[in-house]
Amino acid sequence: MYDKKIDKKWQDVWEKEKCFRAEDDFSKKKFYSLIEFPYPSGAGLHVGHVRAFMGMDIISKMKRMQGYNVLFPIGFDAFGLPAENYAIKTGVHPRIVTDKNIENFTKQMKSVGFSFDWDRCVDTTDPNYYKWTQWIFLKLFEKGLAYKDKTYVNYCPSCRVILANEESQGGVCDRCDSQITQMEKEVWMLKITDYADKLLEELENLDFPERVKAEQENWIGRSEGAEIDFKISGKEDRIKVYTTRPDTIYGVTYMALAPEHKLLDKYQNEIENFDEIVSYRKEAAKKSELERTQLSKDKTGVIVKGIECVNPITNEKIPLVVTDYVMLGYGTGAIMAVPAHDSRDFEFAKKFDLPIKQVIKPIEEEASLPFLLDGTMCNSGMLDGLNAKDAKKKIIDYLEKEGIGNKKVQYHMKDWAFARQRYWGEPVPIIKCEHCGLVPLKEEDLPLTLPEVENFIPGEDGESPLAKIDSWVNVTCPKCGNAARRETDTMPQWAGSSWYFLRYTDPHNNEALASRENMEYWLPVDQYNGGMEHVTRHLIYSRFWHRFLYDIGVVPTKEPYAKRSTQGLILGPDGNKMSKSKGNVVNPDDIVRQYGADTLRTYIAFIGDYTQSAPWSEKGVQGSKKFLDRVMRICDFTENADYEMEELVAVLNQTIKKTTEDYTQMKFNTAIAQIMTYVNAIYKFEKVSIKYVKPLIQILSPVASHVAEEMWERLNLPGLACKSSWPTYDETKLIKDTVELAVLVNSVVRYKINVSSSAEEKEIEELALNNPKLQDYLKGEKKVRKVIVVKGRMVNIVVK
RNA sequence: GCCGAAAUGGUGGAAUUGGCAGACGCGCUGGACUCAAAAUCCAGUAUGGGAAACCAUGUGUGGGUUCAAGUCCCACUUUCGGCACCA
Repeated sequence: MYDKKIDKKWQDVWEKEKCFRAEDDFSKKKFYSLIEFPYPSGAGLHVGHVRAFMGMDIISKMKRMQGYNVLFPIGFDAFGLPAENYAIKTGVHPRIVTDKNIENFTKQMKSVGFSFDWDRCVDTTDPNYYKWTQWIFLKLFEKGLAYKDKTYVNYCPSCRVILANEESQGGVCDRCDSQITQMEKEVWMLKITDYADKLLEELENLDFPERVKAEQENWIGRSEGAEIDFKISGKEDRIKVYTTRPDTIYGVTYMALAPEHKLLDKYQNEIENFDEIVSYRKEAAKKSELERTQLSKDKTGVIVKGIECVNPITNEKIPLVVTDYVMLGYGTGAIMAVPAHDSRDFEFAKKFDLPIKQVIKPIEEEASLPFLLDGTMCNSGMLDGLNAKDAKKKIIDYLEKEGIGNKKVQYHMKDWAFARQRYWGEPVPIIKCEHCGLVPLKEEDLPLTLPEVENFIPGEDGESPLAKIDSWVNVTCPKCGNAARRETDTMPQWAGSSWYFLRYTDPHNNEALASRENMEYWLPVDQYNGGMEHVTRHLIYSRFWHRFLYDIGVVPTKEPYAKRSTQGLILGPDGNKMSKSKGNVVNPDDIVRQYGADTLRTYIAFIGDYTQSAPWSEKGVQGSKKFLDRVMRICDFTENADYEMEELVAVLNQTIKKTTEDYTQMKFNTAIAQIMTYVNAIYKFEKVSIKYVKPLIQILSPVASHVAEEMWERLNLPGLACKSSWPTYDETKLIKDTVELAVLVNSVVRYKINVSSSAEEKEIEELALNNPKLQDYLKGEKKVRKVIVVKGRMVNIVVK
């Protein structure tokens, strides 16, 4: 029987023996396993965490037994809103809450038996850690990649905080699900768009799942097109538009501006219906992002009176309109509208009775379809007769030659709004001086630590609680010595997690974020496992920071992670996503307490395809317990004597092979199924030689680690199972001497034959054909027409 | 609308990448042990027909390629993720 009491016993032994410590011994072959470090929430460890960590835990444990120097670190991503919101409610300092939660998480993770190297534990809220987060920020600032800009930002009125694009997907706040609004504010931005191409290019060379790559590509959203200047009739000003289809320029029948477009204000005296535009603006601003982008299929807008635009190619005069289907935040906030070949422009033109001019016709003379995107250019002057692709090239050349436009690459991804108006985050190490502008702190003055505060409530207009602490805010300018103020915004939670994997390589270094030698040895991360939900945030942010650090010579590799894997969700027993409100949350503590850590571990590994979601099943948990009991009971009939057991040879070798391969590929469910098959095979005997039990314990030990150690000890095997060498298999002993082959007649299984596993095709064919049962299928005129032999699999006899 | 993943017994899920569909687990049925129960061990369990040998059908739907299709091709349906007036 597997008694859960053995859990603690072996956890203590592993800790005492330092079994899981990574050594900075550069002569050894290394393996760097990484999991996404948790946010230490008050809710504690979730079964989802267990599944996420189990994957790399199993691989790490196997790799150690295979002789690798494994770095499998753990830490806490501990800055963030929940602790702060709790502080606002209760007045308890986030530091105290965070420490308490970290302690609880630590206890929980240890109780599951993860093989983390606790000596390298990091905490993003530790000044010795965030010193280096601030240091990286200063480097970004120095290179012009951190800048302050007045733009429209996503604002959550409920959290009173500005959010990055990545945190406000779908127009709702990531944290509280409130509708976000657009607010014009001066905030810190990181120029991630400068790295869009680099992030995109390197993606090809990485071992990431296809869907992860696809989502990142999608998010970066690169498009190639042109910027074109349209004249305003009788004025010097030009309206710059971005289009991916400059080839359709002859089809432009109007221009459209985003409601917030600044040019409208400049010409307000000339615009006859400016009051109409003002009220339209108000209406547009009232709409939430959701309403504006998702609900309103109906086009709205105002046709500007008093101003006309000119198509720079045809010199035709065309009307100017204001409409909210044009976004200020993308491209130039202005478009050239081609209703014949764009569905949105078409809808607007229909509604406002604007002309529609076809410039592409189908290659074959069929009925022309609306919004034709490829075909032969027509009504297009110099482009007539060309296909769309050539036309695009030709018109861009022409625009560039004439100085009215240029080729342009545009990204969907926007710069990263890098500021939160909160207390519990890394202070931005910048001083705002009236004379000198934004002055960075000197490196030796880092870390800039958080001051003590009593009131954590943020200000009304998105101002950080730090702004109220005069003693901290008021400083002298390091450059000119005059009175100046500190930046009071803090960094977003994504800051600390953007480089933590570097710190793990050298977590106690006071001179640098990590030493060059340690990074050169440990990087890149060999495998990084995490959730799909971080693909467009953390995974992009950290790749960006890492690449930046590479470009300035701080880190030795272009990319941080050689391989990325993802785990599926564990759903509640009802098949729904686990949530407090649904009351279907399973707490890993309860399972560990009731059934033991290895039952939880084995069940989670066995639950299904690692990358797919799977529902929780209490019965399944009990099944895993039953299996572990059955495994342990093998000790009762194991004999401490080496002898051969012919019946077990093939299945043992297959099992070693399959588990080794399956663990590596994270196919834990099939690995365990194979181990079960082997255990069932052992149970066919009344006695079993230790020779056939020892490798079973070893291959089981990455999953049921406590059970493995207990059996190892009980069978008097030397040392510890986790420190033994991974078993190898004999390629020649994978199959039995004789195998049963299915014989198919016209592709239907009819009978079986036993053949020697070394038999040649000819021999197999003869055996199959000589079997008397074949005669049943050769009645009448029927004859054997063809025989297909697949060695080791089957024989198919075609009869007609 | 665009991109991606998926659909297999009562159930969770396997299937060496085109080669005996349903491994392994759960559940269920029967047997052994027991005064009895639990636990354990052994056997059976896709569906229909049949006493059985066996026969037929069967991997969301409809076509196709092939000696052979869950797997490949074409056209759909449904579900789940991601993006979305992106010009």
